[in-house]
Amino acid sequence: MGISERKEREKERRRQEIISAAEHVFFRNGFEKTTMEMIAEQAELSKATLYLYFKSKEELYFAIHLRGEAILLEMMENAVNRAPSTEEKILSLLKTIADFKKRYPDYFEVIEYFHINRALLKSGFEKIEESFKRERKNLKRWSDLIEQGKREGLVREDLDPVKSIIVIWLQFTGFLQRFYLICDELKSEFGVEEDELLEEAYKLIMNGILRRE
Amino acid sequence: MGISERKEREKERRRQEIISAAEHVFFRNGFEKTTMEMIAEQAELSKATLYLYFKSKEELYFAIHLRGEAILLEMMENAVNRAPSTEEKILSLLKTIADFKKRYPDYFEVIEYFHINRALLKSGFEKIEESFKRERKNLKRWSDLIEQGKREGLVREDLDPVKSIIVIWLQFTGFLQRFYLICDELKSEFGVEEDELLEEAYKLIMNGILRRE
Amino acid sequence: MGISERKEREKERRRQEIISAAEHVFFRNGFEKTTMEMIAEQAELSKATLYLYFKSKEELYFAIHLRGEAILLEMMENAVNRAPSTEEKILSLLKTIADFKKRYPDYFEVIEYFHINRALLKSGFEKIEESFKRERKNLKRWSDLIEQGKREGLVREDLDPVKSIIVIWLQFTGFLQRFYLICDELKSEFGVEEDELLEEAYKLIMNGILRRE
Amino acid sequence: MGISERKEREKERRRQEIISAAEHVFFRNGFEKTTMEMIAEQAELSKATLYLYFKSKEELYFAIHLRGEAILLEMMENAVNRAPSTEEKILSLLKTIADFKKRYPDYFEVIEYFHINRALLKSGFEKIEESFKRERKNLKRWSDLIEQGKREGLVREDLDPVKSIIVIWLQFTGFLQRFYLICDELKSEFGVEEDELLEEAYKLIMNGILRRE
DNA sequence: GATGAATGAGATTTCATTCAT
DNA sequence: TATGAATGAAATCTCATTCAT
Repeated sequence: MGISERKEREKERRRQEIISAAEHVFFRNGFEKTTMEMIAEQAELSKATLYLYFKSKEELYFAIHLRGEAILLEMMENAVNRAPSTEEKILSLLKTIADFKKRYPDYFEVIEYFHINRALLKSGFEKIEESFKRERKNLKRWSDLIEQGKREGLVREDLDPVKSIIVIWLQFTGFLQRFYLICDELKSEFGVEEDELLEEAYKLIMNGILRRE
Repeated sequence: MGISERKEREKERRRQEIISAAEHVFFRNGFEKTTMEMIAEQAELSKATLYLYFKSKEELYFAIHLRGEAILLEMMENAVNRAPSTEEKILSLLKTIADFKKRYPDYFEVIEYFHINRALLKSGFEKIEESFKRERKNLKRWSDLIEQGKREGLVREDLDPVKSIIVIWLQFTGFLQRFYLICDELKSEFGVEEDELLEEAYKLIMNGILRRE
Repeated sequence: MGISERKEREKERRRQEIISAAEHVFFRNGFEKTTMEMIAEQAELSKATLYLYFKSKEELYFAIHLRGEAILLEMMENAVNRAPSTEEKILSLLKTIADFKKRYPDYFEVIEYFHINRALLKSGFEKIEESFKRERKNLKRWSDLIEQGKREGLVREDLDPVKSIIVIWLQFTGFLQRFYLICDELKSEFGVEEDELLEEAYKLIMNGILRRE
Repeated sequence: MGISERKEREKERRRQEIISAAEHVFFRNGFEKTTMEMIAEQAELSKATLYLYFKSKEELYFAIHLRGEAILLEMMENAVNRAPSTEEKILSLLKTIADFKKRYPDYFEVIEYFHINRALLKSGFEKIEESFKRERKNLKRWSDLIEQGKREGLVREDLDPVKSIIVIWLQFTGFLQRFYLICDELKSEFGVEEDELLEEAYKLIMNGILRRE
């Protein structure tokens, strides 16, 4: 009983080792240019062993997605819980996404990948759907913040909680992705610092939802 | 003189034919899953001939990018010129981007591709830089609209014209891309219609920049 | 003593279970397309355990061959014993082979496999030789039937007992194998029913050996 | 005009060269154990080039089948035409098949392969069906020989031309295949020479169809 | 200018088999 | 005895790109 437990733990550890090795390679080269050969080498295992733990290259990539998703969700949960007021909750949601993108740019990219290529994923990949479901459930939860803000007289009356949170979520993640792609150029071309621009983004979004104060 | 001119014209015509054939295939299958073979077939030419006109698959894809870019820029130019007021100019800018995404989703995607994969592009690809330069130049021009809005007392005092237009541009294009990826789910999950959400997005953004109305 | 005996019995039982599981899978998919994994699953054992009982995939397949061989030999033995006259003994030999092919087409195929691929079998496979030896010994026995038939004035004088029985054996098994491969086409193309053709085959062979009656 | 013709000829020549190289390897190792790598090496071409001429390993193997089939059909045609009498035509048909098996044992085996594995062939393989159709058409033609024999009072009245020729064809090809698999053992075990056994086979088959002589 | 032919360099995935426990 | 884990060694097929004509 202790034995089978230990075995189980060890198997999970190896799984995690493989994922870590895969991250190393995927993060450097992207999905397409990474080969199972490269991952095997990094993991110091044979290619065949990889297939013992993951049915396909895609599934291995998806394991990384799950890691990233878990981190992001936890960060957002914490952020919302810690913030004292509704306004700060909403703002800290934005800041947390930005923080995630900054601290884990590669996870952010993997999550992007599955969004963008959802249509092309091999059939029989229901796990990704579960992930999207979780995302939608979270959106609903956050829409409660807008709702609450409206009740408090904080948020504009004319906003629809669900619609607006969807727009903000899509906008802001889109902004972050694009922004860091050209961050350096923006600096050299416009003299705009990273943090300044983030602040401008927070300001625009919050202005967009809050009532005249 | 007339002869070489005609030759030139014919060469350009063939180039355009190839690009059109390539569009046909790329739009159906995406960059990775499209083969030069497929394009050659569509163009009724040999693969080798393709290489007479384009140095690589990527460069051919880039020619499509240029077409898309030209269309988008012209649409925006027209939109701004036609709108009578500053506020309407800004709003019509947003609506034009949305219109472009809707009418030319494939061009939109190609433009995305080059933004996202810029880092991985084979070296010796300066043309993409020129394209990005044009984009930045346009951003600067549109920042004048914000500037003008501020002068008119229309736009919030605390906004920086350049920063805010950058944010808005990145946000809104990001929103559009993501939105259409999940448009159907949003409808079935939240009962949200496409146009409603777009309107909510316009509202949020305009609210974000305009002063008390 | 009783213990080791029981152990022995249990081991043999497990061996037979494995063979049965292997049959299930091999019969469905053929030798090449069957994997040890599939057999292990069917047997509810691990792949490694399979190798405890059989040195290789081929040897496991051979165990099936032996089962088939045993059945066939017993059927023939019975047939010859039951038939009252020499002529009927010979004819029942043919009918028994046809019966075996019909009732156990999969065993027939396995036996085929080892005949056809004998040359390619991995070295160190002497058991197959023993099996072939048994086959040849049987041929000799049956040649006695021809001999006897000659003595009885039943069989043509000019036939050599050994040679003719070899020819008949090889011919008739070959006929059966080929016949059932194209049985359906024969019906639809020539309107020939299975039993009619078998009867024609018996007639031709018996005509070939019997004297004018 | 002459140019494109020459090109065509050269392409066909190369195709034939590839087939010849493939024969070399397939004949040594059989279908399964032959790899495209091996054939490429033998042909002094790259693997990719092989796929320029043949869609798959199977199709390349099938090209060999076609060669063998053509040879066999021509040999049989000649044999029947040359033989002066009906009886000799029938006998020479048998002798020709035996001759083919002896001179081209590898082609014989390839033809076998496609008969045996017909069911497993990848879909979209209609060419093999055409080949089988040709075979059935030939059977019909040869059944005319039996018919003619009956008219001449040469062949037994109770035989059905079509059925009997089918039986003879299936029997005799089956006999040849099996016989050469164990030819050596037969010699050492029974002291039976190859030619003797063939003669016995001819005798048995001809006895089976001819009337009292 | 146009192309048919050729290929280098993989890519993913499979599987019989072994071995430490 | 039983097995989970690991792997070496392929195998088929693909594709962007080049080059002689």
